[in-house]
Parts: sequence; C-alpha cells; structure tokens
Amino acid sequence: MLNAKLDVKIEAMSKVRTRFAPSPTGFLHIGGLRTALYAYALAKHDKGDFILRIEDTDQKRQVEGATESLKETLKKFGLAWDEFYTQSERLSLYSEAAKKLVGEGHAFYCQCKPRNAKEGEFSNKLRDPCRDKGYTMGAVRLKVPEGETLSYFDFVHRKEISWSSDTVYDATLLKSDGFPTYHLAVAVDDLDMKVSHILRGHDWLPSTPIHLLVFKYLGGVRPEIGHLTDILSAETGKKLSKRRDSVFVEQFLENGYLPEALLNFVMLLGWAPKDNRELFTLSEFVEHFDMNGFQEANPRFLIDKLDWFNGYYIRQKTDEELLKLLGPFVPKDASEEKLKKVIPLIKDRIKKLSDFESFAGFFFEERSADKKLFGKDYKKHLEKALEAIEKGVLLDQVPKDNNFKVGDFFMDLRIAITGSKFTPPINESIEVLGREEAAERIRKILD
RNA sequence: GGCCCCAUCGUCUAGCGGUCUAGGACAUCAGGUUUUCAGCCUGAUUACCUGGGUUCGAGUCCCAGUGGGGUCACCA
Repeated sequence: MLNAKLDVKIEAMSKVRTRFAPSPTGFLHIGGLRTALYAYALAKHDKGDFILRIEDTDQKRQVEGATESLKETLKKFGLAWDEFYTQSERLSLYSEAAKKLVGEGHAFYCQCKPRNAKEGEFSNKLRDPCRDKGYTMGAVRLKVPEGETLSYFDFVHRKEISWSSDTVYDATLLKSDGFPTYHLAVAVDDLDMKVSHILRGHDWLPSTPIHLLVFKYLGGVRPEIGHLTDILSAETGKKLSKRRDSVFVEQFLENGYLPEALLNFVMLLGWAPKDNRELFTLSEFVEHFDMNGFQEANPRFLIDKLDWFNGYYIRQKTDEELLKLLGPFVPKDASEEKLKKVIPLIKDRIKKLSDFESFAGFFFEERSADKKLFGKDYKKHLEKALEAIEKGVLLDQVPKDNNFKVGDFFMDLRIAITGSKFTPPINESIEVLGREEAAERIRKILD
C-alpha cells in the first residue's frame, strides 16, 4: 500500500508551462510527434503555455532546413507553440552558468581528450582525472558528490526514482568549443523559461541524476519530470529506429496518412483515458487529457490500427475535402469533374490516400486484364454485356435473360473493364467511365 | 556487464483488494446486407509471466526469479 501509485495532480498555484525540445537533425520522428502532443496537451489542458525550443548545441549534427521543416510539420498537426527559442542564440547563459558552478565548487575544468562512445563498448570510469587538478580553462565537467542519494518523483511513472550518486559519472556540461551539452542547457533553459513540467523520452531517464544535480546547484524551482515510454517496433521489439523502421512523420503524410489519424493513433500509444475512449480530435484530447492516463510499459507500433484510424478519418471527410486531400495522389491530368464522381465510389474502400491508385486507377487509364482471372464462360458473358451496353439496356437484365450466374457474369465484366477483381460497384463505374469507353475495353478483350 | 524502467488477449489498453466465470478497440474467424472488394450490423476465438508471501479474499499490495526495454560520449 505504501508504494501504491499515487494520483498526480497539476499544481494549481503556478502556471503550467511545457516544452518540446527537438534537435534539428532531420525530420520529425513519430515518437517526437507523440512527445510534442502530450506536452502540448499537458499545458493546454490547464490553459498553460507550450514552448518550442530548438536544441542545436551540437554543431556537427546540424541539418540545413530542419528547424523550418519541424515547424511546418508541427503546424500540420495543429500543435501551435506560444514561445520559440533557439539554444545557439543563448550561449552566454550557459557559459555563465558553467562558470558559476565551477566557482561554487560543483564543477571543474577538464583538459582530457574528448572520448567518444564506441559501438558495443561501455566505460566504467565515473570520476574524471581532472576533477582535482584546479585547471582554469577547458571543458567544464560536473563534480558529482560521493554517497548522495539522488531522487525525484516521476509524474509519468507516478513513483519515486532514485540513484546513488556513486553510479553517476562526471558529465561534461560545457564543451571545449564553448557550447553546452544537453545536461547543462536543459537545466539552464527550463529554469530560465520557467518550465513547470519536463516531459521527455525514456532514453533520458538514465541521465536524470545528472540533471537533478545541475538543477540543485543552479538553484531555483526545479520542474516536475516525467519520462514517456519508448515506442517499440512491431517487428524487432526494440525501440523504433530510423535505420530499421519507417519513423518519420513526413513520410507517413506522403504515403497518404491523415494528420488527425496519425495524431489519434499516437495518442493511444502510451496513454489511455479511464473510459477507454479511442476517438479524439486534438481539442477533445486536450480536454480529456489526464496525467494519470500515462502508460508505464513500452508499446509496440502496429500499423494495423493506424490504418483503421486513417480509413475512419477518410470516411469522415466530405467529398470536397477529399478532393483537395487527394490532390497529390491522383493522375496529373485527372479532371475535377470526373474526380468528383469517382470519390464517392472509393471513399469507403481506401485506407490511405495512396490507395486511390489501386482502386480508381482504371478510371483514368486502361488496365490490361489478366486472362487467367476470367471465368470459363467469359466470352459469352462479355458478348452479351457488350450488346447491352451498345443498346443502352440495363445490365442487370442480362444474366436473367441469358441464364448466366449473376456473380460470374458481373465478375467477368468487372475484370474486363477494370483489370481487377476488387473494385468499386461496376454499374456505377461504367457510368463514370462512359459507356463508350467501357464498350471499347470489352471489344479489345473479345478480339 | 553496471545502473534504471517495465510485465493483462497477436497488438493498443480498462482494471487502482471482493462487482473479474477479466471489459473495450484493432487484427483474425464465422454469419448477415451484396454482382466483387470495402463499408455497415451480429457473433466467436484469444490474456492476468513464474514462484513465494500479506489478506477472510490478489489481475490488483510486497519480495524474488524470469523475461523485455533503455542507457553507460566534449550526441541529443
């Protein structure tokens, strides 16, 4: 009972301020979208502020245009920020903070060669050889105390998490190029920006004791901290990685996923409401958001559910909205008039906008029918169908008049005209396609 | 390997000691609507990791084991 998970409530006293702090190293990661969404909801649920902060303190990893693309993508999802900061424009703040820490004996200058992590290797050296050398220049490292217990209450896990300081290494705070590391910058900025809640990925949990120390030495009110679960790949069961998995939000958008579907899907990967409701728009999510809904176990990213959400949101669209959304996915020369007739026929059938091609491609371009698909009586079927089309007679009468099996007759007709067994309703399709074009396609097969 | 987190259907999850013969959604399967595929409607299959405690009573609390994940940089 003593350690039962406690309900977390937002302190009403101070204003809720959260931030999303990506580094501009490329496109927006699906996990990043989720972190941003939760941070946004956490703030907006309490009429607080959502801050976008670009963490560009590693000059080597900068990617041209990444910040702009990040902003564009966030906007597409409706995640509007109230304030915007760029760390590289705040350099003096960090060096002053580093100086202060050295001055107060909580950090020291180090002149060792930078060591970079190697694949599959780990270092056991916690204490830096320079910590008592009294250098007056170089990189700045944290002077981790001995025998202290470092702990905080994690508002995602709803429990106390702690470390012995004896397991924490003397982390670098200021690099020799004068730029801060994450460890310093995050504390300086969160304090300066009066961030009330830090919501970040689980991968940050192991370095939290470092941050706890920096926050403590810097003084001021430390934000609450919560670590989100990692999204796992359905295939590997490992954390989603850009090397193995498709993880970029922009990529999903290009493949015909709708922002509201992506958002709704990602909402439920690591969070659930008490009543288990699943359909949420962004504003509904903000309204119903509750920190106690956070999940502690890592979820797997299974595309099936995303596809279902996407199909659902496509069906909710009006034909006019769909016409616009389908723009990048239809043939370039497709007329709006024809598109307007086609859309109602495929709306219930596509799961992604990119499915348009496979369901409606035949409207715009003749598909060669694989002869193997036809039934054995296809010639008879097609001859009679052609006759009816040429005469302008109702096709529904043909099977009755000729004693054909209804299903077989229409299937052969379907294949002849569309080249596929899976298509929109064939009568409507013929109307949209034009009876003359339909007749022509049948003739070609009969020849 | 050290440190840390985690553990309910295949997947996302509800469940915060008795109402759990465990509920919902996706997926799967079957039936209905139907000229195909979708969509829609019905129904079905499937889960509390293991072992100890605590308790009148444990999916729910505690411990251990096992399993999974993360992390060990002058990267974030």
